[in-house]
Amino acid sequence: MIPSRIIPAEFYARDTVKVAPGLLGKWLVRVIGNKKLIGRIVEVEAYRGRDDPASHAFRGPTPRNAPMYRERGRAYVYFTYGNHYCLNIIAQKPGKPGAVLLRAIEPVKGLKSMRRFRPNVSDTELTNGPGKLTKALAIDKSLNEQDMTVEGPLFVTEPQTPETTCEVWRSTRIGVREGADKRWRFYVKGNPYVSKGRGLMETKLR
DNA sequence: ATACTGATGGCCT
DNA sequence: GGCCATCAGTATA
Repeated sequence: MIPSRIIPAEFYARDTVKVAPGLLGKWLVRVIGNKKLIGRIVEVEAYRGRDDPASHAFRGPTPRNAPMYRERGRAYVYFTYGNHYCLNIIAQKPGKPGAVLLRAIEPVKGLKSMRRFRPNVSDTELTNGPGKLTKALAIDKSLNEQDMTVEGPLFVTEPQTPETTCEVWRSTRIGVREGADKRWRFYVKGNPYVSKGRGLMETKLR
């Protein structure tokens, strides 16, 4: 077995806005029984704290956002719009709340399982949105606060196949009212699995 | 292509 | 009671 190179907690212990684009291209790994579902992260958004009116942590700690104040590299899974779960990874300098929302992944492994969890949609619709990818990977509140820096049901690794060169672009975040000026959405330009919503002020980052 | 709408329920003021 | 870090469907062009 190839040794898995899991992204360590130190990676996440930096400014959320710096960590977010760094997660693009990494592999999100979901282990269910003896099955491994893997997706390449292609779209993310950064959410910070007191300085970010779009963040759940904007008004300070509450029962729901408690994970945002916990150890870097843990999962923050919340339920929204009465239907969907969203997956975040806690990321910020020590002592401050912050998280990176995973908005889209490109399926790498475990396609059959993903199709089963999300029936009646085409493959490109499988994981191209925050609520879609959690459903395709069977991620719900039971994984809230899961440590994603160790081997377990949910973690992030370096890709084990060579990275095809890609452009990273940035824009405003999707679906937020407040904080609409901040360009804290990052995505792999042209990747077919990026969500359909369009942010404003799209420019090339690298 | 864009625009809107209903579903659905927990969280916060 | 209002508000969502959404999605799938429908309508209109």
